[in-house]
Parts: sequence; structure tokens; C-alpha cells
Amino acid sequence: MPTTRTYGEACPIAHSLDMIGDRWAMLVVRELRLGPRRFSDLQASLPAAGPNMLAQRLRDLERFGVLTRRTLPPPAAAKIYELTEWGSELEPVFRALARWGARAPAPPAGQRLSPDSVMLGLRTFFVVPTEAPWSATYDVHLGDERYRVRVVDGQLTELTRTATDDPADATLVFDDHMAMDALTAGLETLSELIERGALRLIGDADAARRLIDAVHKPQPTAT
Amino acid sequence: MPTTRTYGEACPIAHSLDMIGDRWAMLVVRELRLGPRRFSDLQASLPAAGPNMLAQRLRDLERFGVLTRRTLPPPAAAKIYELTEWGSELEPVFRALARWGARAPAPPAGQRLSPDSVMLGLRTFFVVPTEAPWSATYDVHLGDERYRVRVVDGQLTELTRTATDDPADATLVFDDHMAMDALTAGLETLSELIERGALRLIGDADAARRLIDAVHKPQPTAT
DNA sequence: CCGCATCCCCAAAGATACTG
DNA sequence: CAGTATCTTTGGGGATGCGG
Repeated sequence: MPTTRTYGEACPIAHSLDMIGDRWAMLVVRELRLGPRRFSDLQASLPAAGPNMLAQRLRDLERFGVLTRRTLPPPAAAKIYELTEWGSELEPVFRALARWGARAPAPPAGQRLSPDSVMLGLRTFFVVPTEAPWSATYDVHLGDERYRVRVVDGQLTELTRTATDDPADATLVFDDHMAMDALTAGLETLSELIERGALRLIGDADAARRLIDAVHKPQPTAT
Repeated sequence: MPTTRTYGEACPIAHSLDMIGDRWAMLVVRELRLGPRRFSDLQASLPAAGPNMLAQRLRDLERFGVLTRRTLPPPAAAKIYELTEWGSELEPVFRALARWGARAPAPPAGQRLSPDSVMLGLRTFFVVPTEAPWSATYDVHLGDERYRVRVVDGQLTELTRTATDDPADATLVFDDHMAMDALTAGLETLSELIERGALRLIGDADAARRLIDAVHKPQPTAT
């Protein structure tokens, strides 16, 4: 009776890890946090995981009920993967993990950081303001990627990849998505970025400022 | 350029997983949530992980700053492992993971569940009451294990393994720790357990009831 | 081109035995 | 008690192939 590959515990933590604890599993789920993706999209986002690994994880996660495989209606008959309702409830786990990891004594340096990850940082480190709540829609351009953000009464209610041309209250255009990361990390200010040309702001500048002010990425702990 | 064993991303989630994403790592940390443990304690709690695995993970986690190895002052010159301040800040991650796993469509059945895990469920599913906050200390006996619980103004401020004989306001004695799990899951009530002799209550019965009433373990989602 | 399946290789995981 | 040493097994990483 060799190892059963599960932890064999009724503990809900162990059970969670049985489902999403395998290597790459959480990162696959992370890639679906901003909306459905195709196999090749996932492969492009996670190049270090081979296609076999990806297929394996997608099968497992589908079996557990974390995501579903769906075929889009014609004419766009593409197969997409998307989180189930229950799978999307991993959000608090990501939030806690990201907040913990951001405070690591030895932060990772000089590594890849995708536009998606930068935008997810917005959701992760967004803090609902106790006073002066506001409402606004935003378009955020990160290089070639475009995102739609919606804040209602100080709550971040929407954050998706988008292709719509609906006008937003404010549009933030970053040529380099790392500039946006520096912004959310508090390493640079909106004004500084605009001055050095890393950010173009269209529309309601005050709304843009409110959004950025609500994001507080913690700094590493002193060792 | 062989595999770097890390995800190679600056994303805080990926970085967290680089540190605590390896197999057994999270469960090792879980074992330290109720206080320091010796190597042999950990091995007894995680028998499926061999001593080599355990030693490896402890080394890794120490290197990352999640836990420290410390030698107790004489005469009890035992080596113990305990979470660092930063390591103990994984608590929200465990909370989120446990809450998610508890709602799994296909819950794990008939598997091991340690007394420690049962007590940790108390912390995980404890909800601070919005009204009528109270304060009390508790002794909880789960088979041979004893735990000290402290609630101050409705906040669960302490939950540790203990050996003290300080009298508590209320003492709950379970011969079988699974009875306590059934209680926190809402499958049985305090009164039922007492009636069938699975629970003996000493001291302030009202305080005991308040504690149990504040624990709400969610049920699996309908599929 | 998209969505995998297959194959090979090596690094972790797992089991067992043993030692300071 | 607190691990290390050794050996076997398994799963991950990488490349390639192949049907739809």
C-alpha cells in the first residue's frame, strides 16, 4: 500500500492542499482570476510549465470542481477554462497569500511580473476606504493589455480583461506595466509617473488619484 | 539552464508558493500554529512524511524565516521549532484555506483528524460576535490533550496547548475529540453531547455555550 | 494553430535503516 | 531524541509528435 498521494487527513487545510497543493495548480487558478482563458493563453502565461503539466492540472482542477471546460458558442468555437463559483471563492486565499508573500524578508528580485499579476495586485492590496467612498469606472492600459476596473461606493466590484470601447471615467495608460507596479507599491507617485512620461492620464484625474490612494502594497519586514 | 525549482516570478503569490508551496511545508507550519514542537512531535503528527522530508522542510522553512530552531535552556535542553513573527502571519492563509476546503463539494470521509486540527477549527471558524461580547477562559480536554482558550471581549485571543492547572471559567472534557468536531460542525448540540455522555462540562455552562455558539463551520456546497 | 499525448530524464518524494 | 544515509519510486520538466 504505497502512498495514496493525498495527505489522508480530514483536516480542511489538508483537503484543500490535496486539491490545489500540487505544483502549478494555484498558478493555473491565478491565471483564471481575471476571466476565462484558452489553453494556449495559459501556456503563454506559464511557459515554464509544459503543456503536459498544464493539461494534467486542468484535468485535476476540473475533476475537483474548481474550474470548468466550456466551448464557446459559434462562431467563436474556442474551448475555454473558467473558474466555477466555488473556485472563485479561492479569492481570500490568494489575497492572504499575496499579502504574506509581499512582506517576505527576502523579496524576489529582477524576475518576471506579468501585466495580469500587476492588475491583480490592485485587487489584492485595495483597501476599502472608511470615509469618502466614491464610484467610478476605469480603463487601465498596461502595454498591449487592457483592463476594466469598476469601483462602486468605494468597493472594487469589477476587474477584468476587456476589449470594450465603452468610455470610462478615467483612463490610465502605462506603456510599461512595471511602472504601474511601482505605483501600487508606493515607490512612485502618480504625478512623478506623469511627469517622466510613464503614464498618460485621460479623463477624471481626481478619480484616478482616489483609486491609487486606496491601494497599499505592504513593504518587506525588516529582518 | 536546468530548472530553477522556483516559479521565477516576482508575483507575491508565486513567491509565497516558492517558500511554502512544497509538499508537506504547509502542514509542518500548521503543526506549529498551537505552539513550539520538537522534531519527534512533528514526526508523530505527520507520520506519512518521513524524517528526511521533515528535516528537509524544517531546514527550508528556517532558511526562509518562517520558523526558528531553538534549544530550550537547561535543564530541559530540548530542541524545538517555533514560528517566527512573520511565520505566524500565515494565519489568514490557513483561515482562508480551511474555510474554502470545508466547503468542498466532495468532502474527505473517514480519514484521520488530530485533536490539534479539531482545536484549530475552533480558531478558524470562530466569528467575533457583533453583539453581546463576553470574556472567559476555557480548558478543553480532547482525549489526553489539553488546551487553553481565552476570549476577551468576544475576541479569541489565545489558543494553545497547555499543561497548567490554573482554573478556567469553564472546562469542556471530551473523551473523543471527534465529538468536539461534530459540535463545531453544528452536527450535534452541547446538550445532546452532554446527555449521551460524550462531554462533561465543569464550571460556567453559559460561557461554554457562548463559545460554541460563536463557531460556525460551513457545510459543503451543493454540487 | 490549438489541445493535448508520448517519451525520456532527472530531481523530489517516500520508505527503511542506521548513527551521534 | 534528533536527525542523517541510502535506496527506490514517482512525479515534474522539457522536447517532440500528432490528430482535429
